[in-house]
Amino acid sequence: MTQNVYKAHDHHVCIDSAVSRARALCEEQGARLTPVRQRVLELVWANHKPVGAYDLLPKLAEEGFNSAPPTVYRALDFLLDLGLVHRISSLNAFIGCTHPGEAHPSCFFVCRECGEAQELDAEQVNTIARQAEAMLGVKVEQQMTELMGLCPRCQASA
Amino acid sequence: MTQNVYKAHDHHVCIDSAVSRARALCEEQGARLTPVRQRVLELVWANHKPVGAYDLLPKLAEEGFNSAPPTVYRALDFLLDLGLVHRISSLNAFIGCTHPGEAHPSCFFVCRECGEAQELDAEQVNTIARQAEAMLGVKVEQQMTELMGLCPRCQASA
DNA sequence: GGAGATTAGGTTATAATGTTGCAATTCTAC
DNA sequence: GTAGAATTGCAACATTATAACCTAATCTCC
Repeated sequence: MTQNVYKAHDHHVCIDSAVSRARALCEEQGARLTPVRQRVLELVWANHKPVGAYDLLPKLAEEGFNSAPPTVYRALDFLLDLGLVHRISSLNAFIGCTHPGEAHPSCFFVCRECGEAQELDAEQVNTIARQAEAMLGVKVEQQMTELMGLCPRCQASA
Repeated sequence: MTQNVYKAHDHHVCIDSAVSRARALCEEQGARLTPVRQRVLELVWANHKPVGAYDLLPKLAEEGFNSAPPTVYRALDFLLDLGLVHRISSLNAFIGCTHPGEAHPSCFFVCRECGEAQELDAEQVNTIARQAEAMLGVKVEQQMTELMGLCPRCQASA
């Protein structure tokens, strides 16, 4: 399992390591982690809940960044391209990737109560893809899986 | 495999059987397959491509149905609730379910060229869900998987 | 079969999310 | 240092989805 969101942890470590992995990855790829891009990444990592593009706008504005939709979407697209964040389609929201660098399908569990998301290892999704390729002749290029339900904490407090 | 979209077939049969299954299911559940609802279902089944809610509006208008967004969204919500259609989140679009009635995760392959979608059996998605439940203590209630790539036909013509 | 409850649909407005196009700036590599 | 590429600023707009409120149809139960 990539990392367990439900275990107590010092969240600053999450943010810091996300940023340093991003820096390294950009270095490696010859991409530029500009201030807006880095700040957007940090804001996405502010917690383990997927965040909407429009939620980021006012935060960027507060800090003197330009804040029009294209600014945020461009930063998010950049981060998506590098695999630094994933998009949770069913929520129109974005969340930090826990293991960027390695190509992998997007696979998350999202709690419908608290909204926290847990990235999952997704070997089985690859199985689905390979099976579809074998049986139907399709060629799979991208994969995403989203599970919804209740996280352990929200089950307990229900 | 539920049904192979890439095989030649008489598509009227798809539409007709979708409607009769819907009728049966509504009967069984004490739900009402009103004219708008049935027409929306037929339009969703017009082909094997996911269709946007706003694409349906003008078609309904042509036929004298009321056509404001709420009308379509209400019909789609109804069909979603009964499991007669699925929502493809990554496209903000809707597609007919090939085996309504049986509860099952939404699992599709979508061709990025032609837009056609193929529903997949998703036993592996259930495996992912059970594994997440066992390892993380989450409770999964809904599941969706979306694969993107090239269908056999579009690979051939590339 | 009629009163009250429930469900469905009509209508208007608006919210939320995402994109296009173009000009200005900054960076990079030669 | 200058050309070309990448990035950002900015304004407008496109697309998708929902809220709120009301009317009409249908069902239920006596």
